[in-house]
Amino acid sequence: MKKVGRPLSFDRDKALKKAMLTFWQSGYETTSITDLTTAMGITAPSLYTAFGDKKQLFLEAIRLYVYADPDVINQMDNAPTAKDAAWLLMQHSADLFTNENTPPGCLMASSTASGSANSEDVRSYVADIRNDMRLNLKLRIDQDIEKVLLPSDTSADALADLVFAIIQGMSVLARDGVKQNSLILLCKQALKAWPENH
Amino acid sequence: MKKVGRPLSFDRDKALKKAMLTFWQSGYETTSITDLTTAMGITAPSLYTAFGDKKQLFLEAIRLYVYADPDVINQMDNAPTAKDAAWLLMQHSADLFTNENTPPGCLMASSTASGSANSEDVRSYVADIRNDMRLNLKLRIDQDIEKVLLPSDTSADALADLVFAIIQGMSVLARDGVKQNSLILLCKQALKAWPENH
DNA sequence: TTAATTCCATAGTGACTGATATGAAACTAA
DNA sequence: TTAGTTTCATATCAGTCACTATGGAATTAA
Repeated sequence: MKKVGRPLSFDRDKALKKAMLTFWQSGYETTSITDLTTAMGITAPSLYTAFGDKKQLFLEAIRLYVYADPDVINQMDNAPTAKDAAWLLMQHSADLFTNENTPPGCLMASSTASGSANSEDVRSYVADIRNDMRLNLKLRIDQDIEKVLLPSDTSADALADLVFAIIQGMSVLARDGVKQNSLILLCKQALKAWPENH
Repeated sequence: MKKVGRPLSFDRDKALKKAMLTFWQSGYETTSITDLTTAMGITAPSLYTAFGDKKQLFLEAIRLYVYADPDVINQMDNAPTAKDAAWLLMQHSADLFTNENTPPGCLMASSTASGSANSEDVRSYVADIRNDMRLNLKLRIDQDIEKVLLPSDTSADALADLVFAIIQGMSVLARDGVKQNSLILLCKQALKAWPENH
């Protein structure tokens, strides 16, 4: 069952990926439609018919970014302890933020770190995703406390906050030129703050 | 000795502070000249005569931000150990990023987290300041290792990187709505990763 | 008072912003 | 073939961007 009308002359998925990389490099508001159409290899009207507008295109790029690596999500879900899950997430972030095939740092951390009042809704959309992920890790830590895998006086909130601060901070360091192995060492050092049962 | 010509009709320092707060809230490229003139209470030609252009005004705002708190710099210089200095810096950052009288987060971390190619020089100016501060902490840790205040196998780089990742990351968390006491707990948790001599 | 200097207010500059109107081109359905 | 539908290429929209030309206003120096 083909759709009626003239077919798209470009690969929508590939164009979306190019848009994601452009936002990743240059930010949400600081990426222009011309930047996007150039990178995507299409004209402005094609962009608007295929993706709605700049905001919807960005949100779609964010979703592509978040769900790009189902393996990592799976591994985290199957990790035996919250510490293992946190380590997987930090290590994955260190790799991702310094990957040669993508811009340095984290798309979510960089692209909406600041902006005018016009893009407050976009900023809070991204913030909600981060807060959800942070809450998930916190609940995961709570489970380990219940299972007595962690001391009863463990502060799940402080631990989850710490992990996410480190991840977001690594994005800045990666943009400042810090290399992958340095970020991995940073993560290993950080894990020494993880409480142990004695 | 008064300067010849018509005098300035506004307080240059107060106007600069207003500009700093506006950049802090909205970012470098995503703050318009109109945003600035409105906040500063002056007209565009006055801004350009007094500060040069947008880029110079921003750099001046960054310097005001960095050197605003000489007390903290002094306390850090006089701290007995690198750990104390790191703690002072982290605690000060947690306070600053959640101060009710200023926008949330860190001006340096937020305002140039991303941007178009046109502002690459501004981004790297800020990155250089961060890298200098990180190197300073690293050297401070090296001194403690020499004085045998820290184990000989301490990784000064990993420790300094960790502290700065946490600080930059706290800026994102503060923007996401995390409160001051949570950030302080986060810092305390992080310090447990600091090596001890036994 | 006059000249020189500097700043302010108004009103704009060209270039770029996100987004679209228009009509031709390419496809499906009847 | 014809009608209906969707996309494409061109050209362009009003609005905003950083920035400034112009002339009057306010000051110091001579």
